[in-house]
Amino acid sequence: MESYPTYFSCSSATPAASSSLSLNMANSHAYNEFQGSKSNGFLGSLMSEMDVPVSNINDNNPQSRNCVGSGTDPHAKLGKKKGEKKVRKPRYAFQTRSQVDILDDGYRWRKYGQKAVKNNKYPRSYYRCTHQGCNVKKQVQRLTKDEGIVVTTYEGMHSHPIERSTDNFEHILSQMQIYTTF
DNA sequence: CGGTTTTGACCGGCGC
DNA sequence: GCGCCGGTCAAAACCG
Repeated sequence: MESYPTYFSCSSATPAASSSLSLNMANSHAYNEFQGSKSNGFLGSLMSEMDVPVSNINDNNPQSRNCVGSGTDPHAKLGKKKGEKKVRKPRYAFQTRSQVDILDDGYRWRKYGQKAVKNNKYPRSYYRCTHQGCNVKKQVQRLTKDEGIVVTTYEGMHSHPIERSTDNFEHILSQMQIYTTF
């Protein structure tokens, strides 16, 4: 019962999934594969690496989109907790070209914090899903190098239908570049 | 009035 | 052991 099996389709704005389009790209098994990867501050490395491809994004490669789910936890296998299974939380970074930091994906978010990043001039905003039982978190950050680029990092999966029409989101998807470290 | 945003402080983990 | 960094919480302010 891992909520909707609807994964993020990186096709061309899947019009058929508009009704059940969810940002649930969390792959429990995928996490295992990424565990052996470098884990030294996912966000930190992510931003750094992202900075490079950004230049490429400048160009228009609508078919160059890559939807990959990554689950890198710098300290997920501490083995200190007894039966805790909430330690694993894959994250997905989205690089979008938008003037606004707030990308309405159809869900309701409540900002719960804001922190400035060292490598970036703009602060990072932390959002949380207002749905009860839905612990989905979202981070939004604007690149200091390209103010037109907004990086949205989703964490967790929604267990709720979208209350807003995804049509808007699809539109954004058309011009959005999805990036992931893996 | 309720919900949400905002800002500062606090905490845990990691590195040195 | 201390310092740094990222992330989260909390109280107050603000908006509809």
